[in-house]
Amino acid sequence: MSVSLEKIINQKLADIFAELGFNQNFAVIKTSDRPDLSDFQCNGALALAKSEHKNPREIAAQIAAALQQDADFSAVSVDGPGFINLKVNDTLIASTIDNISADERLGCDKVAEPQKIVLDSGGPNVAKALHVGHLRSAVIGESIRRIEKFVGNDIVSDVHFGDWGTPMGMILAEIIRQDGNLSKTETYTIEDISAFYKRANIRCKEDEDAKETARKITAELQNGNAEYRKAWQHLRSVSVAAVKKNYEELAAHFDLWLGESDAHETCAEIVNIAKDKNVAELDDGATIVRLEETNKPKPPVILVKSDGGYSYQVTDIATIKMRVDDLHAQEIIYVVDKRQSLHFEQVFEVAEKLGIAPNVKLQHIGFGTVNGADGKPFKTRDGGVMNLEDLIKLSKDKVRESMPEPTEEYNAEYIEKLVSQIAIGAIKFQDLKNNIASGYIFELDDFAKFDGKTGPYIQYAVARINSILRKAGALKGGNVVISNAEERDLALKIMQLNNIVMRAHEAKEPSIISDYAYTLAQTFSSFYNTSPIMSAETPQLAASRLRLAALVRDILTLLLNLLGIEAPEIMLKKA
RNA sequence: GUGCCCGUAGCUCAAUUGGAUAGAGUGUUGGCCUCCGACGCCAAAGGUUAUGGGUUCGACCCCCGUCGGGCACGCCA
Repeated sequence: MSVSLEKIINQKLADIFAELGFNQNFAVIKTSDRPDLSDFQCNGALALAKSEHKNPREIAAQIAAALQQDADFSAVSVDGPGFINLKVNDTLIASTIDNISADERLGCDKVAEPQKIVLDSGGPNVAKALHVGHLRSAVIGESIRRIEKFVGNDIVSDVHFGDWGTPMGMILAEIIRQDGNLSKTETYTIEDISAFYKRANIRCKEDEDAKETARKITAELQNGNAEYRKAWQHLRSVSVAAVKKNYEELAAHFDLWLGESDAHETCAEIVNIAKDKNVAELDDGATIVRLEETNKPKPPVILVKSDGGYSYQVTDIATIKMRVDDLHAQEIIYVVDKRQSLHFEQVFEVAEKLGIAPNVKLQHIGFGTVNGADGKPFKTRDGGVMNLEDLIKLSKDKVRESMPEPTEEYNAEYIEKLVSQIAIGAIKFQDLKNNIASGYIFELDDFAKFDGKTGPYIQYAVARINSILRKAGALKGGNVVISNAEERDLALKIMQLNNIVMRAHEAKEPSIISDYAYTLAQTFSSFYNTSPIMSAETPQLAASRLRLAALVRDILTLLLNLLGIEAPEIMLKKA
């Protein structure tokens, strides 16, 4: 038997609908929009009105009449145009909570048919420090990875390193310009390489010849020039090491550290397939694929540039083929800036034309940009982009200010660990509380406060429950009883967990999780404020409330984990 | 020029995909620490959902127009 009350009620409804001859697709409840009237509502009668050619209230009344026979409901009513409102018996609520509490997955389902998913997030580049733009991709990607894993899918994340484009030639050209050759390359650090790249970037913007040289070197590198390859190998490994450090701090995990360069061989295959299938043509010296322009103009996809180098489009197409052939992907998810949406439309369409990913679900989860106060992509005061590392440091500094002096019990190391957990939690929650698709205004000041709808608020709720549980000592949680409105509200809120996780999974939308985590913590705080736990009227009530508190703690910890945020055991604050 | 996205409380964002009285945070005002952690709780004020029409039992959501904003449009990735 399922631990989900929602499913139990849906089954009851389905039986009634079947008996009355109604379409069972509409036999579903949802959390009530009117908590003053009901716990759950069913809108099925309204949806049925059209096909049944009947007054929705009449249909609702028939269904309600059957529901009223069921002792599990304390109240059934038809309101408004035909809403069926249900109130559930307190004893049923209490036993449901006991079941959830006893379940190791806290009542959460797994998907019926697990899929092999490849997740493409990250997207860092050689020689470029991670900046705020990389934050969203890493943070959202990590959360989606954890959610999919939790619901039972087999998900593999790939950082998809940008290591094969013209910037490679630009850096090599710049090194040659300074040193005369590439002999010193292997002594260069990540800082040196970034500096070379910055100079090269400026030069290539101003000087068409420099750009041409860079393109030539890139093409030769791609075609196997041994000297270039050797130097490039160093640039890549140094960059990977630097970026790994950043991602580790954010707790963003990647199973694979492949890059564009790994798709090089397959690019040639793609070009051949395109030629075989007669979808490629030569245009201005470039090999391109034209796309159907049904309702909107679509630029062609360039496979091979006129200089002989592969475009990033063919690289992405080849990468799809590899992920399907080698990793057996059934689904590929790209967590990439939404400004790339046309690119992915094109790439997916070519993949379809070439038949390299049959029955594979390809989807681009495009996220909005992190913006400054002016609504444009976030820049530092001097006009540059803000480094991720600097951002993390700023947040940590703010948190550290609020910490007490180290003591014997909590030494400096302990406090620093806490600072990191809270600062990273604040940054990540700030990002994940917004819908993926919408950008958000980034306020540095938001890191000065940890009140309201923030990561630390939820961390605090967890720490406070931990504190209660420590004080409870030998006292153990016991069967849940509902004795007041706050307990009832909390119990109903807890029962939404499974639904929330499944919705977040289906929509690939972590903000559904973050929003719920916040309201659950909030509901708990109200409960906490009105319902004493240790000094409850009876031992039974104390045991019940202790179980509720422990369950909320476990759920919040799970939710934070799905968001990629740590839940510290305790929180400290300056006296 | 063409296409895509957006416009909701002073500010930053929601609204379970067409359902009831559009909700949170922040800011403002006022209450609550002798009591399990006040990074907390309770309350008040704040809205013609840019605008004009349409579709239907019912629209922030779907369709058309207008105004305003963002983004993308072949050899950067």
